Amino acid sequence: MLENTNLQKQNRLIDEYGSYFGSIGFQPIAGRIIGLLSVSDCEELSFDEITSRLQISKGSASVVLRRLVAEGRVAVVTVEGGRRHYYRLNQQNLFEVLDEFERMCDSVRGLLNTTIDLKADKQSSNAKYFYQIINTIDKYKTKLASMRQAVQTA
Amino acid sequence: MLENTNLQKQNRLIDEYGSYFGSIGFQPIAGRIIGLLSVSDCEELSFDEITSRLQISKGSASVVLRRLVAEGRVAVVTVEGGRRHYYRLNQQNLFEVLDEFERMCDSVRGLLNTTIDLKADKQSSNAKYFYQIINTIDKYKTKLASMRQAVQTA
DNA sequence: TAATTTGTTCAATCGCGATTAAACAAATCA
DNA sequence: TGATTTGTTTAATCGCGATTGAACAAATTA
Repeated sequence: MLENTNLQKQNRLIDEYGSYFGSIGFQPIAGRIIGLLSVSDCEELSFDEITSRLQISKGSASVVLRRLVAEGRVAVVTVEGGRRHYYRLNQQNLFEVLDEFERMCDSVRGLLNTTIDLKADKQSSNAKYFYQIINTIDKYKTKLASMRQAVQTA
Repeated sequence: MLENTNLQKQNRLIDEYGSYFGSIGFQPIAGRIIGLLSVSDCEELSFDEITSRLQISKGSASVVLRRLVAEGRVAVVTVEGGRRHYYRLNQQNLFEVLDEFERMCDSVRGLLNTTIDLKADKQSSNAKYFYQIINTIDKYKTKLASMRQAVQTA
């Protein structure tokens, strides 16, 4: 029988965070930590609460948390007088997913551009196709820039 | 001394294709095959030309090519009377990168939505932040749909 | 028919990042 | 001071997809 306590729902969701972040190049544990900090009703968790809830080693947690803090995704809160560290989700840039998209576009554009450069025949079928894609990407980038502003001020 | 023959430039570029496609979830070999078919001045290559140019086993090539063909990224050309298969890049959907972006948006939106559902306090700092992100994503999706049409007809 | 070419299948291996375990350091407590 | 808590470091291991190798199949040629 499939249990559905709130805790179990949270755990499943945390694993989904792990999968999603895994798919975009993070360590699964990094994704699960972000998931835990997102899902948890308590928004500041101690190192110990994180390792025990996620069942991960202190070593993993230490390394991954340092990285997340360095990237600005997670903030450390050192409570007055205590030696224990608390971690919370950093509420950052809402356009992160858009930034990621633009980076992808730039990568593709760069590859195609270099590819055409190396082509003996710039009128070949593939070369023409690549020109079209570059063109499309450029139009999107222009539009995205204005969209970004529009959404920001709306 | 760093050589820079055209062949070497092509090979480096092919490896970049491998890295890029690797970063978006493909096998590196799949990316290198796409790279070779993109970069090569000859736009139709035989199975044998692919394995020998990329220095990969026939097994890898067979499996990866089958997948690429199934996904519609590569087309098989069977030359009249010959038993040999030729492969060429399929010129498909120019909006592929955009589709990928929308899928990412949907994943994030889904995660955040479920996260809010599970929150005891929907007015918590994180919950409010998540609402904002969902809102931003929704605005983008609307705009992207019209942009897509605009670019398509332009 | 036998020999050759062309590709497929799949068990085994390889590579490499993710993860752990255990020793270690630093701060706090008693 | 010695004992405890809190984390850090890093060498080893683990897991798992990517890749290979070799046997196998199917079509072709001689």
